[in-house]
Amino acid sequence: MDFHLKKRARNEIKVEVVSLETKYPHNVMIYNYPPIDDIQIEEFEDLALERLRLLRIFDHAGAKGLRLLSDDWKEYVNAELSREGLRNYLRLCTTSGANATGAKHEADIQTRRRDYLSHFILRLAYCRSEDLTRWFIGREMEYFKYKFSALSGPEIKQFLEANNFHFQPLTESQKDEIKDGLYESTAGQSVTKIELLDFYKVPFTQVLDLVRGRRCYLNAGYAYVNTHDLVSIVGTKQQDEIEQGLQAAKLLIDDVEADERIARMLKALHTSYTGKDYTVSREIAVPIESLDQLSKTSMPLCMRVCHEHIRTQHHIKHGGRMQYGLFLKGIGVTLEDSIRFWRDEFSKKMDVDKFTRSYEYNIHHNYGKKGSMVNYSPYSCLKIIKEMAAPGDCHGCPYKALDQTTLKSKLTSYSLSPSACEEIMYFVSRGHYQFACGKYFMLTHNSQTEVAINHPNTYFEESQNLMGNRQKRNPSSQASQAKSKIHQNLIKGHADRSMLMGQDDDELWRIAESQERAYQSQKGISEAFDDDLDLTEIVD
RNA sequence: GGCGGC
DNA sequence: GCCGCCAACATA
Ligand code: SF4
Repeated sequence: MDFHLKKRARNEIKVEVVSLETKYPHNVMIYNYPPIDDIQIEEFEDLALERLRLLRIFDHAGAKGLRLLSDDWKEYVNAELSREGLRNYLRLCTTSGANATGAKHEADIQTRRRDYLSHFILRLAYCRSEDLTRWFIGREMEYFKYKFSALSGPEIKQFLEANNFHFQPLTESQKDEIKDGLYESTAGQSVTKIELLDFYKVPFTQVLDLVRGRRCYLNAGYAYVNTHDLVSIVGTKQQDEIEQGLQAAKLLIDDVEADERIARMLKALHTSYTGKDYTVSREIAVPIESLDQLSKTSMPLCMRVCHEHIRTQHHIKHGGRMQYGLFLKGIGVTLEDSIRFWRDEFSKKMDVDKFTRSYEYNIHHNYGKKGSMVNYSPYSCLKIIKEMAAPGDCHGCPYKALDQTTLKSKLTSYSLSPSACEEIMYFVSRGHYQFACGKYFMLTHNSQTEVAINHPNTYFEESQNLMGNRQKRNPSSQASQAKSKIHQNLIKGHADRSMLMGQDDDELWRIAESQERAYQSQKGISEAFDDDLDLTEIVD
């Protein structure tokens, strides 16, 4: 795997198609020879992301429970491929027989090249941990099988020759000679199907699994397998190749990462989720000690309710754990803090290792540290509102889930004036929950400007901005210093002079007011949360 | 909470 | 009973 990376732009960008055709002779290729192309760093990165988008599609298809290569599966995958702008790969997967024998379109050859290179690039990113390689191999094999399954008879033949598989399809007369054997011993195919299928004569040692399962006809040391079984033979070859490649890549990784840019890219790759990514908050880590504060000043009602529920009940049902847990991640609570937070609360009602056993994995998973390593974004309002309130415990969006009288009393208990309540209830009664939420925001921040809420984390950030924790695009060293200072003051519940430097007047007002309110509301917190705990049976 | 494995 | 794995998706 030696890529020669050239930062210098090349004059002859366009490589000759003729040579490419011979280099990448087939839509489906065994990834056995590491490419020795010169490649620019931009393309390197581009290819990496492209491959990632490709493999994620197979990932999602599997996750939806669609059976590999079933019609539903294909329909989904094809749709996603074109939606993701990967139509060229779609062609590799579906273009077969009919037009394959004639002249190839140049674009297809280029795609083969991208296919080949991008695979090897991703090896570098996915060789570094068990979890990653397992995922990578799984998706690659699904992709491979899809491509292979689309091949026509002649193409399969061509593929086998190109890759030194010495199998040939039986001629009609050969097939005729052993047709009784085939009918009798070929698993999973009807007689009429067998008439149509191509069969291959292979040394039985290559298909021991089929032989052992008595799934194919066996004669004189040769097994006779149909096209479908061929996928598994060829596939294991491909898989071996990839597995070995990953091992090899692991050894070469330091070499490749000598370039700082490459190193950073490769390490970040599996986290750099394609499309928009709001999964990692840009903020300075939010300490869990400040959550009580924040729940009162900056969290939307749905999250505030969750938080208080957890603090008083020391437990919350699954839906709430997802909703609030992801939200916390979104506002900048670190994984470690998050675990600490849940553990501290939950362990008041259950022993600690019971907690560890049943909840810790999920928290890791939500942070993208387990399994497929997907870093999930926090729930949006739509999602939360759609979720119907579970009878037992958590609530989705309080404006929707709570009935009007309990909602109103909840609001007044949060010290909102009766008239303020009415303003909110107006929207609630019309089913405009997000407007109600926006109204709540205005009232609690005494802001004049209308705000449309469609994501709890937006609500939070909006609130933080208004309170003086404004984030800078480029966190210069002094800006972030100022911010962390504000941060600490927020924890203590009041502002000091230095944090107000450089703000204009009405911002000062707003800050002063909201800080004051935060301070006031904090005073009640300790006794409010200090309840006598009742040990009711925990049911998730 | 669902699915899956022993 | 133990365990692993999943879900999501706003924003300027
Ligand atoms: S509107 Fe959105 S943010 Fe506001 S409470 Fe409902 S779900 Fe939470």
